[in-house]
Amino acid sequence: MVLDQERLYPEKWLVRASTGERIACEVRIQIIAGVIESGTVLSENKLANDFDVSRSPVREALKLLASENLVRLERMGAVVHALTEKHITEMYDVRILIETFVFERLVSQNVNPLIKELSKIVQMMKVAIDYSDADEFAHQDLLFHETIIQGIDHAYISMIWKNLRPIMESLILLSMRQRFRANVEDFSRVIENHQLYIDAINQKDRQLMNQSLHHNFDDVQQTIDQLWRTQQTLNKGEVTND
Amino acid sequence: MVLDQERLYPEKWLVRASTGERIACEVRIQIIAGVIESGTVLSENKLANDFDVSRSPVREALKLLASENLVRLERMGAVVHALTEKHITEMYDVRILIETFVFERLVSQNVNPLIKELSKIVQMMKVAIDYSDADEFAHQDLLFHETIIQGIDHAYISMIWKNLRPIMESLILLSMRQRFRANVEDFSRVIENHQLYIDAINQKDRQLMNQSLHHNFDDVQQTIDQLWRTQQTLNKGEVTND
DNA sequence: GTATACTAACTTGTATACAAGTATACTTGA
DNA sequence: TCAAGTATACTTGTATACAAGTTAGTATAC
Repeated sequence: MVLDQERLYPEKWLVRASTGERIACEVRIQIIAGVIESGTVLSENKLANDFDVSRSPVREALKLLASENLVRLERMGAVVHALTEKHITEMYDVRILIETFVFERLVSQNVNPLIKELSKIVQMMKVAIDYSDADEFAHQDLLFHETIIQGIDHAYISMIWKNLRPIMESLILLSMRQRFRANVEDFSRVIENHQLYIDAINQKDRQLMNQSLHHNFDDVQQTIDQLWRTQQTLNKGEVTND
Repeated sequence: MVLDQERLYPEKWLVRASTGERIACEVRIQIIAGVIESGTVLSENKLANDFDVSRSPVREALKLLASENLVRLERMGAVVHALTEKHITEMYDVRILIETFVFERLVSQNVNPLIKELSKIVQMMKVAIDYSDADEFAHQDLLFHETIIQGIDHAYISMIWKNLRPIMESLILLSMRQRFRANVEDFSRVIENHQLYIDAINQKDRQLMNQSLHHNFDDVQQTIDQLWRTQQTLNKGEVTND
């Protein structure tokens, strides 16, 4: 069931997006938030109706979501595959894998411009905290890791990130929104950890990098767990199956 | 320019494919083979005409190719980005990355069923050599690595493979065809190397794994280089730009 | 009551139509 | 000859139409 009266994805992130991308973003975040339950069968016509568009952009959206493993395109509709904790762990496997790879490459190049860019982003994150802007914080957080990855010029590492990015985005977005409501105080820890990243890259210190990578992972993993529980509690009251 | 009178992609691999996938496969291999030159602008209408279909499946195909970084979708057409040697090196970076990851996981599980499956595939490869079936050999080669990767149950490692697979397929296919024409004798080395893979997994020997991984890489890299030179020489005589 | 066959309402895949925007080439003016 | 403006022929994005196939439900025959 698509709750189109209550959009979860920030409108302002969609300024340059096509109709298909908009739909993909909204359906994606609703799947990840658990609003659309696992096992739900989405049909092109139904989605087209819900979003008041034709099947063409819906089709595009479903293809996108399928490439992200969020739905499986079958003969009669797209079956929703919600993220499990196993999936999230696996996503972070990949993130650690590629960020470690990127770090190894960064070690043998001039990282000064990158460090400067990353510092800027951390400052932005601080401002986002000050103004309690969860969405902006999530955006900067994502941008931070993206900037590191783009720090080396590597087409296929970029490709992996490009595929991971949308899900990460929704995940971080939802998690940050909840965190801003629940426990704002531990954002200092997030900032600290990002600073640790920067230090690791700047000092080209493998151990420090590993440490901050896993730190970050544990941190997010914990939040995700919380998100999961909250979401599931919420949904029990909210979701009325067709 | 699309030479549709001379299809490079094996028809029999397309039995279950949609029109869009067919077009993607054919255009992909023509880009990788250098038949469609880098910088060429492909328009949906033109491709639809060439393949005698409507724009819908062509659109689907172009989206696919864009996700593989083979074309870049711009306002006025899809610009072809041929593979450079750098790209191919980077692809093998990723392959080594994920296959190493997979190996580490395999170490802590029962690999007997996998070993059996891999042995079967190597036998198939031998038969393919005996009957000089380059396409079948390429297919089995690809299947070999795919089987290893599917040996661990990991959604996002699978995702990476799914994204890499089409390009690898074309690359290996072209390279094997040429190799069958030029130097059939060194296929025994390829077989040997695959046997080495199996041994490494079976004995859970990290060093052996690393060795065979890089062996395989060097081997293919070398072939690719040859392919490149041949293809470029060929194209100089063949390609007549509109 | 049960099983089988048929109908009707869905599904996707592909083709076509239409709208909005862009680049190029030609025409017209000086 | 050169410049500027307009017209035309492209491009993509979205909507709609049509065809082929699947599923489910109902009605009918036994």
